Amino acid sequence: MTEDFYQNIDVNKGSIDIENEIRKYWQDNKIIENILHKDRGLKQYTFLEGPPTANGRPHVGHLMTRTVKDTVMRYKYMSGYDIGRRTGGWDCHGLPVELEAEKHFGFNTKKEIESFGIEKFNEYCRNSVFTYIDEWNRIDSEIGYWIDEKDSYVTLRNDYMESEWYALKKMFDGGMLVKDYKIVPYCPRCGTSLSSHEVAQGYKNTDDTSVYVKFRIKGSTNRYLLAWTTTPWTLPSNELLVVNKDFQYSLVSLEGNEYYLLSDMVNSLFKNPTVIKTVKGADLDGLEYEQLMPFLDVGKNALKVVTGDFVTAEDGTGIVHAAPAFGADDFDIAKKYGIDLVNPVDTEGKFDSSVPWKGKFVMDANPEIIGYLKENKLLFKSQKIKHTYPFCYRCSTKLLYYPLDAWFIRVSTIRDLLKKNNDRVNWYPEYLKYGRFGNFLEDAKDWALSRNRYWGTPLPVWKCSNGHYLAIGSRDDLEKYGGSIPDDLHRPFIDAVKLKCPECSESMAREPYVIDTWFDSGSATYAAMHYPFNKKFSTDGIPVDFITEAIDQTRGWFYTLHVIASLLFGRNAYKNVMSMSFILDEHGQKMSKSKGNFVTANDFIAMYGADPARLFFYTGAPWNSKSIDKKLINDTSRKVFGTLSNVYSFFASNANLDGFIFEKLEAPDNLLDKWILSRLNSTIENVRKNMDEFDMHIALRNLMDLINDFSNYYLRLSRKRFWEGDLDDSKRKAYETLYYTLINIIKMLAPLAPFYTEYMYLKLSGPQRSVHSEQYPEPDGYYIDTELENEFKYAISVMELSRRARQESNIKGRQVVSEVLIYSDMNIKESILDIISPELNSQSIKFIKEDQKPVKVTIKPVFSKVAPLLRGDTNNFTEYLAKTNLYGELKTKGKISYEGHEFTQEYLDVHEEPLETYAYADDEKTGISVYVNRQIDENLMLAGYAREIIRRIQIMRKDLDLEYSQNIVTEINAEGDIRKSVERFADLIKNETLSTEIKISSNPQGKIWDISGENVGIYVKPVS
RNA sequence: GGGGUUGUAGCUUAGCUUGGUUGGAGCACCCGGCUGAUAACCGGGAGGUCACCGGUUCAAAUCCGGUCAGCCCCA
Repeated sequence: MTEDFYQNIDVNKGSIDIENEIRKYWQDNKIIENILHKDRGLKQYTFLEGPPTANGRPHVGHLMTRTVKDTVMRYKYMSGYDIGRRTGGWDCHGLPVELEAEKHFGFNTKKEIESFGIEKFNEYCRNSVFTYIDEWNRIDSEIGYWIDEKDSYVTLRNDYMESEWYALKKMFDGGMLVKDYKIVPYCPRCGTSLSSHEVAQGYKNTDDTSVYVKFRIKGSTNRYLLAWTTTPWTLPSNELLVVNKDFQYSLVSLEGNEYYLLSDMVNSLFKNPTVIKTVKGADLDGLEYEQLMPFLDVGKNALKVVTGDFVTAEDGTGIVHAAPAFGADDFDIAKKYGIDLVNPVDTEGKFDSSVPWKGKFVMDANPEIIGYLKENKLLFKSQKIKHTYPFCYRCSTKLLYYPLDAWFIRVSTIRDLLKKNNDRVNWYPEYLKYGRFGNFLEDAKDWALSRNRYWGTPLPVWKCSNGHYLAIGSRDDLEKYGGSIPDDLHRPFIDAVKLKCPECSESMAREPYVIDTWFDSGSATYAAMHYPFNKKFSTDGIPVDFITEAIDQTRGWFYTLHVIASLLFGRNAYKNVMSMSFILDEHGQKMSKSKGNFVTANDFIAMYGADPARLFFYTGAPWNSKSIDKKLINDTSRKVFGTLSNVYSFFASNANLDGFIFEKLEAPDNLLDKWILSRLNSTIENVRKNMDEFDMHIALRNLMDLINDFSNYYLRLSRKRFWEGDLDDSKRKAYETLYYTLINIIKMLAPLAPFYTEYMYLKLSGPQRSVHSEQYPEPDGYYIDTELENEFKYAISVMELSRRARQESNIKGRQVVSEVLIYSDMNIKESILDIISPELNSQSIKFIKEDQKPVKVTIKPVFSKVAPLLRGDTNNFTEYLAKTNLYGELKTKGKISYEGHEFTQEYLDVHEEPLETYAYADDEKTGISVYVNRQIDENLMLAGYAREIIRRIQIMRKDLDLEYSQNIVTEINAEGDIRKSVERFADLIKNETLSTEIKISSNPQGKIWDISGENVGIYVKPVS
């Protein structure tokens, strides 16, 4: 015998073993490189990797984003696109990296960094950003994320930064990059301002002490304005009080003092208040008051009441204390009234010598300031409140709002363009488009770009002593304006480059900032390609086709990409964007390092394997969060891989026996073949549609439904065709259909589960190839027959009804019955019956019409309707109905006549009672009723026993591990009916079990079986 | 406080766009059955105030308004 063409597989082989084997296959045969670098001259589908920073370890969430990216690219590749920009990317700069370095060196202040040396500090940062790069690359390989790592873009490279310089110069020249003095969210620990999207990352609930403070009105001894604040440390810097001109304020007296506050708040702050008068906010405008703490010189326009729209009635007293140095609204209003700011706080967030709390961190000074207020009887009340407040998203220090010089991108001026470009983007899920993202664009803030830090892309702006500014847009520009080009464009080398002012020829020094690292990643569309210096790349490559990251990037990377592309090129950065939700722990809790429920990517794959993990990510929509569910992961993978392995195993063992090797699919003539090919092709159609719409989770469900039908109906009902007879035309077509369906399922599944499908593909189609360079299946309308698919649904329903009817009457499935009657509203082809008839196990199967139902029909009047008409005659009518069979008349005419009255269906209660001799089941959904004749005569009973015996012998054959074609001799020890059955059905038993001989004997080596309560000994022996 | 989103059986979920038989699966549980591919499968049982309240409608899981809870984002 020649070697088997279709190798047998171990159906119990674990995912991880399969994956290791396939990973090695890919490596040995350079499969990945070939596909990644293949230029087939097809239409491009471009992708862009959202760059992680490799100074942290990858976790489960990263596995999911990488799985989705990979699936999309594999699908598009198989669907006839070349994938553009299939490379990784690494985000290298920024505060998080500096923080790691600070921790490493034990620094707490910027002074320490500077005396240590920026060069050495940055050198450490440069290396640390790749701390875990090996682990990242390893998990990419483990999960099957096919991406070109060697060509990854890296934001710290000179080329990358040079492209950003080009962009920044363009913005500077266009007046979009400006320097401004603003109140910005500021981290006193990091010594730098934060942009709005960074601040957005750091809101936390916190407890604070809020104070109600008494501002005495000028010229009075006991009349106060009551103001409320949660930041007592800003009180020394108070310059104005703000009211809303439209609100009502009351003057209330208490214990000899009088207070102005919002009328609505009076009752919550005073018991039994005496209201002296009520005024409008506008009436308080211009009222002067005494300075609360006499430390700072606030100038002459200050210390009065003004009006402002930002005052709300939500909390506080409706009178807002304004410290212009420490609040954006406060700043704006001070500017309006021409008031200079006073700022007693240094850049480390500590008070200077102008107040008594010199050297104290402002937040820590709060209790002492409250103490001061108490001592001086300026405090009305203080209380703890819970509210949310922004913290530094990396070091968790409370942010201050602080006046700083900073460079801004004037994003607020292009809101309309941002919205217009967003109209062109396909969002998944769609609701983000005009929901969260659209709303954010609606009031896009100016982007505070500059950072007073060290490890980042240097701001390419120089300034001379006459106050002229110059932005440079390339390395060459440095020479053009009289400087030199350092080997490394980072600080401190770039700081040493002095330029010559083109306006006044004075020496120019660089503005000492680096830029927000979000500008780095947001520049990936063009900077990763070294645009415009790399002539091979043009702006035609923007927008890219597809990006996806987790939901937090909506206001992060998705936003910065969008803003920068709109500013630079006037277009959107991406055509399709998917936002994914988070993976939660097994209890539905968000994972975090602090809770200790953080699951690394590594551990997750090691536990479940890559393909099961990948399928798990598609068990629901990627944008809905999902909890790690061990059972769900295992069940999904067992259902998919386990079932397919078994189908293959069945196919391989039989095909090898018959010497079948697939060549082509011939036109099917068997109904089962037609049916499964129709199911296959309609599934292909649905899967493609769903994959195209990024509904991979629905595509997976389509596939699982098909796999289920394939295994449990197609194969189960087809088995006999593979076991019996020679490899004739019909049998070959059965093999072809089985093979064809299986390999197309494998191909469809390939983008979702790349390892397992490759494994199966190699078994099915021979070595040296890859399923991942196959064409994705296309639906062929020739095979699709929806009517047939529906008929099969009904046929399956008949099978199930038969089982149910038997069960209710205690007739085993193996017991042959004399008759099964099927009633259906639908037209089921007789030919389908042939297919399911073995399952029905009946000597005769018949379709019947309405009037052939083996039922006793009783018709009763609906008394509430009939009695009013017939009155005294009602009982006679009831009797008449009971005696006479009027069902036919009712069916044909739709009514029954009686004594001059006509009764339609609604006057009558029709009840069908199956005859005693039938077991019955129906399904209202399909309108099918099945009647199984429950009368079992001796012959049927003996035939049933024969089937029982056959099954026992088959089990014994299996236990002996016999070849399918191995002949045996069977000895049976039985009495009574069972013995009679063996005698009468000896030929049947011989045929079914490949027994050359059946002996009645009492061989003691036999196994004793219990058949319907009788002990039956059976002994089988292989013979040659 | 504002915006967004989710809420369906013990668990995972489909259905909601476009209102229309009795809200469908899977897992787990119990009972029964089938099996010469399958630790698979099939039948039955139990398990649902479709988060809650109200409205529109002949009819609401579905549309509208509100409330509550979770999550995300913003202030």
